[in-house]
Amino acid sequence: MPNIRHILETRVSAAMAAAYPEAAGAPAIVQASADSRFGDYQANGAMALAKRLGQKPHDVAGRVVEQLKGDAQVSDMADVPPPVGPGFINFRLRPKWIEHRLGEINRVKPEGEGRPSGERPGDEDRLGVEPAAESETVVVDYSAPNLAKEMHVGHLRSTIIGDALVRMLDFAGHRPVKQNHVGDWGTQFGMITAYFDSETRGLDQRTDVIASWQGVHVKDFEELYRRAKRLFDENPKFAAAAREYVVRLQGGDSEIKRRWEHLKYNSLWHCNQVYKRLGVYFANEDFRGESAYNDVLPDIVKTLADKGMLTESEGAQCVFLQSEIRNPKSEMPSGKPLFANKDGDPLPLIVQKSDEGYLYSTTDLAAIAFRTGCLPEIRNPKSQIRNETSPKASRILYVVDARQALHFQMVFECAYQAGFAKRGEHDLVHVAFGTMMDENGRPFKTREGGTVKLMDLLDEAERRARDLVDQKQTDLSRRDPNGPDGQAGLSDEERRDIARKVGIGAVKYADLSQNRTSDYVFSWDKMLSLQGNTAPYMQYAYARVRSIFRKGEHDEAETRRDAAPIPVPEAAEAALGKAILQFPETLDRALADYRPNILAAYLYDLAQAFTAFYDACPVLKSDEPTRTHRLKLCDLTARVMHRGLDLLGIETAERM
RNA sequence: GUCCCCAUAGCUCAAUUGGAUAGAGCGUUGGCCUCCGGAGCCAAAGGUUGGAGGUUCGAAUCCUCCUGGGGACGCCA
Repeated sequence: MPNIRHILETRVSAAMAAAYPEAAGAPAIVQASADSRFGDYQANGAMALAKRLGQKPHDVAGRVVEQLKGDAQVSDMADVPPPVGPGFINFRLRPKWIEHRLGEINRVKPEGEGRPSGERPGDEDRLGVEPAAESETVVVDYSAPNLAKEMHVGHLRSTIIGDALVRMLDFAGHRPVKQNHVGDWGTQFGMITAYFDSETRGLDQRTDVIASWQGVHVKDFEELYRRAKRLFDENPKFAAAAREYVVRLQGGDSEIKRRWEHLKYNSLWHCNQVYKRLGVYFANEDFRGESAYNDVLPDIVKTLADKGMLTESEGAQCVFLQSEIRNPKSEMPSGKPLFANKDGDPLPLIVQKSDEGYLYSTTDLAAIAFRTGCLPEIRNPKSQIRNETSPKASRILYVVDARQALHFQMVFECAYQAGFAKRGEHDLVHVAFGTMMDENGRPFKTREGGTVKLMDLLDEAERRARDLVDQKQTDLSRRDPNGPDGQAGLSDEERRDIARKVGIGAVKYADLSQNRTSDYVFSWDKMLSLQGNTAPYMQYAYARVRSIFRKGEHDEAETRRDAAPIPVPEAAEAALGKAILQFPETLDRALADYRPNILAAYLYDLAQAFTAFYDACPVLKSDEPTRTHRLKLCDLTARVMHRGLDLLGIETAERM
């Protein structure tokens, strides 16, 4: 069964069309009520419709409500009072319906029983989430570290947000295709290989440290990169040499390529260590870096040239994007520049430098062509990417820093105009996020002003979380030496595991619970606080629910077998029940704007609804059948929390 | 200079294609432990949503202007 919001949206929309045939297709605009006095859901579409029709909003809403009275599905589900205010249509869910629906989602299909198509094995506990009616292939381009450097905080947001979106898309029944577009190509590698070369090394006076190419490790590359970068900026002769190396690398020089592969191998190994700790998984085929597109870059430029989009400017090959809106008289492009530079002149998208090297614009265009499957102009039969299977995505998400907004605007526009993607068929989306700041509002750096390494950050997260866990365990054993659920205290190994889950979870949740578009203030104290919308609070709430089952010696598998209605007579029970039923529509809403914080906010509300329920309604101490009903509510709460946190990439612990 | 993003309670943040009385946490004040994990619950105070206009039955949200902050803007990614 579709989610509540979706059912009401469909039914009200149909009622509007029936009452006003000329308004077919008008949206019902159903949402959960802002104020519970008016009901559980509200439809605002009648007011918008009235405006269109030039009629009184209240009258339009009245006719729609009349129409809804004949709708058995709606009347079975909710009470629909006459419209109020300017034309709000309110819905109050019927307790019977809530209880019935809770029972339905409570039941977990046993192994072997047929599952609806779209579900995968192990996915049988859907908690009311229907697999998407139209499953889409969605490329998610995220993380994308620069392989010349160690992973640092700059990679954190993209990695965490991208991973959460992949998990959410997957559970919602889409086909996410991970793409880690690692920076394994371009000027930076020219710099490093040039720096290392005997001919150019003499340009730097500090040649002592890096003695040999063999056995060089990522940290050394980091040092190598720093020195090369400094020399690159200071010494034009070296800069010229470095650019020459890029061209040689891109041209397939075997010796340079050998060095490049060595560097790449070491770097990827390091990245995978970080990903492992973060609980972010990339299979080998998910790494498709810039270099993968190298062979087809000339074809990309050729295609642009063939379409008349290319202009040479100061020796570089540029695309000056113009509005595609045609002048009806001349049928020529309007010629209006879409982008301008600081002098007001048209702003180019440079696809080939004056030294013939390519840039990330070119690579991004090639990646789009590969991902959409629009590779008709790719001529090079030996190219790596030509021989790989395109995911043929209908959507491509770029989880990238907001500062690159202009770049993506230009690349997307260029891709559409050149036919690497088709408007209406391929949706190119920049899922932008803000900068990570310290508590003084400055970009997040070490005390010395350097970039914070991800490994160090995660170490500190776990160390701080361990202090929390130890503190809690001390408090608990002081209160009750036998443990709150009749079990002994946690072993060192258990504590370490919990500290890992809490520490990593705190770092991730702090990021995901915030609107991604704004800059984000990184604060250890806030993210590890046990109060408020934090990972430790959520994990604690979960552990607390789970402790009920241990203490009650209750086997939840037993109560998951039946779909009997779950009565919710108390106000706190009903509120919790409704919150549980809103999980599916929340996932929809979070995915509609690629905003994990919507899911996080929901989980926090759910946790609060649970504690209110738990405060007001005894569970283990109540008599049957209430005891079983309440245990089922506890179990459902735990399952939604567990699943919801999992969709955010956050682990839970049974005890903490 | 042009363009983009942002400005909400003392602080950190929410607010579902424009919806009803703008909500949480922290902090502040006051209640609740014979009660299943008090890392809790209940309540109070705290707002001209940066400012001024405009559109609308209805604006934190859309438009215009202004102020303040951040960012991007030709051969780095």
